[in-house]
Amino acid sequence: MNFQNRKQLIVQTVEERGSVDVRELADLLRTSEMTVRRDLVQLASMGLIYRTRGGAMRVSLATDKHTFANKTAVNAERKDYICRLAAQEIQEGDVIFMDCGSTVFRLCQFIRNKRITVVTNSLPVMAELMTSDVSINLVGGEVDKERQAIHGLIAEEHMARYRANRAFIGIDGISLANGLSANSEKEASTATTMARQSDKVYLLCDSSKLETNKYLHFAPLTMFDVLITDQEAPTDVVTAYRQAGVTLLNE
Amino acid sequence: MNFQNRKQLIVQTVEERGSVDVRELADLLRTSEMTVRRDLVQLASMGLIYRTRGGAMRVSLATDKHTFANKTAVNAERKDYICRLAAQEIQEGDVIFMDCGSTVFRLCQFIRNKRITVVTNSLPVMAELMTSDVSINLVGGEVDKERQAIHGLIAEEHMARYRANRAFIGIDGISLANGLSANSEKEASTATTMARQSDKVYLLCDSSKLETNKYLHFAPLTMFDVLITDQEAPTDVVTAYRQAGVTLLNE
DNA sequence: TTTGTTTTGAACAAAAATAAACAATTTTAA
DNA sequence: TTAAAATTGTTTATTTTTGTTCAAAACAAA
Repeated sequence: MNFQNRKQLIVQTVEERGSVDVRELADLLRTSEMTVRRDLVQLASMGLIYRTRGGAMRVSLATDKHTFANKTAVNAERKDYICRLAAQEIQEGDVIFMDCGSTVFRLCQFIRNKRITVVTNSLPVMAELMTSDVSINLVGGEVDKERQAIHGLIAEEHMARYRANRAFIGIDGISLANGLSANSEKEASTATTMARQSDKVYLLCDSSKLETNKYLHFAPLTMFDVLITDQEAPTDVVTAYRQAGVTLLNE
Repeated sequence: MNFQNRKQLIVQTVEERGSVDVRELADLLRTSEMTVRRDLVQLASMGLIYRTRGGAMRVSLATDKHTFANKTAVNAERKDYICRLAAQEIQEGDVIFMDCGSTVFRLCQFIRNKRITVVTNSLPVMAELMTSDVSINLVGGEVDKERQAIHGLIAEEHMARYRANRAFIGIDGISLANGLSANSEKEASTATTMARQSDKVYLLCDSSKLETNKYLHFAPLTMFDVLITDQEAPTDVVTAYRQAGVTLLNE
């Protein structure tokens, strides 16, 4: 088996599978890992594949997907439950805001095939929806590398130019006594702006965050219209919220 | 068995099997490996087969159809050469515009460790610089999924709010007679805006694009300050550009 | 931050393929 | 038939490719 033959197999495998690692290829080609590496270097320089650490992937996938998609899976089930409820609220033709929380990110998978416009400041959301039917409007401004989002003055101004049917906002903490709280000023101010520009505001908040307070209190409970949470929310808390006039959705 | 007979069998075998090695052919033809090699050299020079180390393969398999699929990698060496020159122009503390061309994208690798601010409408550029020392300002607006970039009215307005030291713009075509041309209106209008908002405008243009004209002519040669190209630009073309008053950099 | 793990690329040894040189064979043409 | 020319096979030197080992780099986790 010479380079040309291996080249064919490698490119083909990468195309089919999206990504492969060096060991797999070494097995498949019955050759050493060093040889595979040398091949990958060459193929990457030809632009036929995208070299990654430990293997290679399809060029088309390399640019966005993997760069952002590796996001937290903490409480994934609860979050998915919440997002399924949230997705049901969305109508064809809607313009919606999505902020940069990890809960809101999971909403992407449920709206892939909807004909809607998403305005977002979240890079993972943008990357995820690149390959969907959704049309995306990305908020411009300073890129916050740590949060993988756009924040700041210009971002606020950008959002202020749009009016949306709905806003979906992830929140770090909420309590009846103190209202909404966040871990950073940036997220708080993005949330406020999105809320102001939307007809209906949905708070996505898994039950572990109910009745918790974070560093910055930034808005009263009146800022939003619907609080969506999961079934594991304690009954007494749910009752208390409803009695306080909150529209709470968890089934 | 003479050459004519062997030739037939070899070509036929290669066509059927896709690829063969010297030993197989030597067995098949009941001749020595040396003779097979001599035959292969001849057949390859006639273009009937593609010679590989250890054997031969069908020409159609070796002449790669994917090679031109990935735009980023076409003329990669030239583009890197250009970008190395471009990077030398950048000073610490600069604010620079980078547009969404494939040439400009390759500038990323040369500026990773500079303390500068990049304003861009290109999602690949943004993704690439996420893990660098560069601070990024992303242009906001409608996401063009095909081009992986942000274009449109809002994007223009966003860019108009910034003033940069330099703009690096990839161009699809340039000619002394007709000036700058592009393959799409969107790219043309982004380029124009970036140029207007910068003190110094650099055009990155590999030599294969010199003296070519694309679909849309959108600006005269006066729009930019420096044209950066590679060493393979024909001497007479370089001379002509310089005589026309263009500042051309290619070494 | 430091630690531990994985991946990588350089250096060198081993193997494979090739080309060169020359001898042996076949073909060609007088 | 015979000598020159062309082709083929064998041996040997050279080049290219591959595999192994190991230190350094990159990454992830604590």
